[in-house]
Amino acid sequence: MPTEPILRIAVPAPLRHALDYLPPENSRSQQFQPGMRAVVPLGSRRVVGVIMEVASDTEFDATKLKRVVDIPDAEPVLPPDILQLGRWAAQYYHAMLGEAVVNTLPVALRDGKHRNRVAALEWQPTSLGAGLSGTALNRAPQQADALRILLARGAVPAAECRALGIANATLKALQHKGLAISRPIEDSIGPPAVIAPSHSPPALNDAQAHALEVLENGIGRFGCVLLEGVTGSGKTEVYLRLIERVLARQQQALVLVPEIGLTPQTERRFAARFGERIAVMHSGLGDAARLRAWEHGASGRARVVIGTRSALFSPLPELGVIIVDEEHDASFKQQEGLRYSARDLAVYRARLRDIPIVLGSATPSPESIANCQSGRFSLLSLPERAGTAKPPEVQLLDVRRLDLEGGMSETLLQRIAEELGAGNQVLVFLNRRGWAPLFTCSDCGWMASCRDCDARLTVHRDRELLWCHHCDYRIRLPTACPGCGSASLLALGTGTERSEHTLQRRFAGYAIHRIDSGTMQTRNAMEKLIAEIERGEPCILVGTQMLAKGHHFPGVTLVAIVDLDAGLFSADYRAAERTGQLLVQVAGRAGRADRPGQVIVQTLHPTHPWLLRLVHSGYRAFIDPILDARKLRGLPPHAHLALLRAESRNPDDAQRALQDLKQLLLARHPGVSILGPVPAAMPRRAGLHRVHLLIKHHMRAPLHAALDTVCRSLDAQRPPGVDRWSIDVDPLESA
DNA sequence: AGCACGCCGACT
DNA sequence: GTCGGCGTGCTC
Repeated sequence: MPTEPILRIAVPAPLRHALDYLPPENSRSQQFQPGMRAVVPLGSRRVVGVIMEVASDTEFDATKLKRVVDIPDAEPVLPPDILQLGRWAAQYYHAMLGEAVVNTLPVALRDGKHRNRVAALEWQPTSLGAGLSGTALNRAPQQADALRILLARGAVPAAECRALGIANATLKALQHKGLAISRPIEDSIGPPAVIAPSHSPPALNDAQAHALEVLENGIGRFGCVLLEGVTGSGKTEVYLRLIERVLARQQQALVLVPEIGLTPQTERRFAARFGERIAVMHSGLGDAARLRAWEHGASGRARVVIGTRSALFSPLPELGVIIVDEEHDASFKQQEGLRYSARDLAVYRARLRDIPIVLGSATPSPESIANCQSGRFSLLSLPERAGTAKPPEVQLLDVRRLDLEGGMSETLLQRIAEELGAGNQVLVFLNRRGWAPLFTCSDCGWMASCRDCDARLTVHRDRELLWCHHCDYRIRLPTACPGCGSASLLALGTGTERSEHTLQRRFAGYAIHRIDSGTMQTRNAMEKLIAEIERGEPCILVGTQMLAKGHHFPGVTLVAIVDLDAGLFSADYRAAERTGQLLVQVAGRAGRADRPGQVIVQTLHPTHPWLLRLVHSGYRAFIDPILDARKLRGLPPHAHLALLRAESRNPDDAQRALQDLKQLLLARHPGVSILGPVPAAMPRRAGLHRVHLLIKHHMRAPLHAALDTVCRSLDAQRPPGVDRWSIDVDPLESA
């Protein structure tokens, strides 16, 4: 009597390993494959897990194994590369296996219901297979026979292939060589070929053509290219051409974009090129829409998947290239749960699949630049703006001793007036929403603070509120000081709302559009406004970094950066690069069309060394010394960091827990350096006291060994009083 | 994460 | 005498 197989299943519970189960009752004839879902008993409830492995024995007490209740899938829903991606992510980020694997499923598949049966497959020869010379498969007669049959018939259902005695392995081998392809029968209407562009694409300049040539030569094997191109240099056109080539090989493309970078404009541009064969995935999709997009990619119907962070986990059976646009963007790092970097995991996935990956940015991250210098990535540059557009001219405007109105100097306001008078559009950038960041009493010095955070409340005059931007606590705007009863209350500083107010008074005849998360609540609102702006009437856009990403404003000739100074003196070692990136990205919104653009940066520190370097010598000259400083200080990418966070209601509990862990690590891992425990940058948030412990080593392996110790300790004994804790590998935040 | 088991206060 | 508070601990 043959023994039953053991199914190792990742379950949605905080467990670091899969659990072993027996197959369902009466499932003799059923095939079990990794990647299939399984409804299993877990404790007293039923959950949906994913089969990770079909094994022949168990280390667990075999007599106590429970049985799988149901296998709702006839075929795996997750392919091997996604399973491996989840497994690897769980390990690398020291997270729970179930969280990493089960969460890659769209929510609509986490209920264990039987889905409409996956459509039957049929096999087709590819154009490559059709054009193959007669002797090419001499050493693989089985494959040659199979290919002949496919060519004779055009398309053969998988069931019929089996009947004809063609082994599945033979077909898979043909697929691997790019000679044949399988697809759902219902979808075989229309070939998966490239849709002819509806209009002729723009001609490439020399740099673009060269980049494309290099990228094309990289198709078909792993390689990571950093594509550094100033804003407007035509990165997207290079992506589009590369994708066309990949699609022509019957492969799929995955494009990852930042959270706010996935704009209707971007979507339209891809749709214009690839027609209906794109699927878009972003956080705004409902469960049903997300499932549809996911299935389009998984079935091969969609040839190009464009999405934010989580789209990285889309199954794509014929994936041929990954593109990560704006690779420096912080939104690629998930900040809760499985704290993964979609950019870094994308590189891993590309290596798994042996396909090329392109990281694109006008302002590459120091990490990626360092990877180019060490030879792990290769670098391609697009130094010039495509077409006739000239780069914007950046000018620092010293506002010391000047009166500011709504944050803006008279000089700046006059420049705005000139541009409007000339029929142009103006963009005013200010990275702070609300009316003012501070609300204080001029008689007693009282200042409005959040009840639950160590943060000041922001004044919002339009809604008559004091509002905490960190926890959502809000109260009515007081008319008298809660401390002394005085009416001498002052709103200090400037946010977008106040600047908008000033601009409205000053430029009454012109449209002023405020663009921040307060006014642009829906995708639709933004889209409508963009359409309005694209009409080209002179107007002013005033807003936060929402303005800095994704959107092109061809009519804007002047970009005014009202206040960047906060970023100049931050304790965070990444503040400089973030500020530099923001400046370059915002500046890139101007002068995109034939009209030259100008950027004015107001500052109280016109002699600040790296600000000067950035403005006069450009981003690369600015970033090189930042990398040098990182090396000197032993910071990433020359060392590797992990951040342990603990949060507790009582400040001492988190502190003590991390102090204990520190002692443990000092004893067991003398090689790692440990900083802290120190209070987080904002020590109290939403009522919890947050403490950090930073662990550092110049090698990854010893760091991960130390983190294993941390996990074992925490798994064995949860420190008392700690409400939440997390391990963040390669954190963006640090001490 | 859920959910059960477990050991101490005010209720039909 | 029970209903129920959420502290601790496990899930193949």
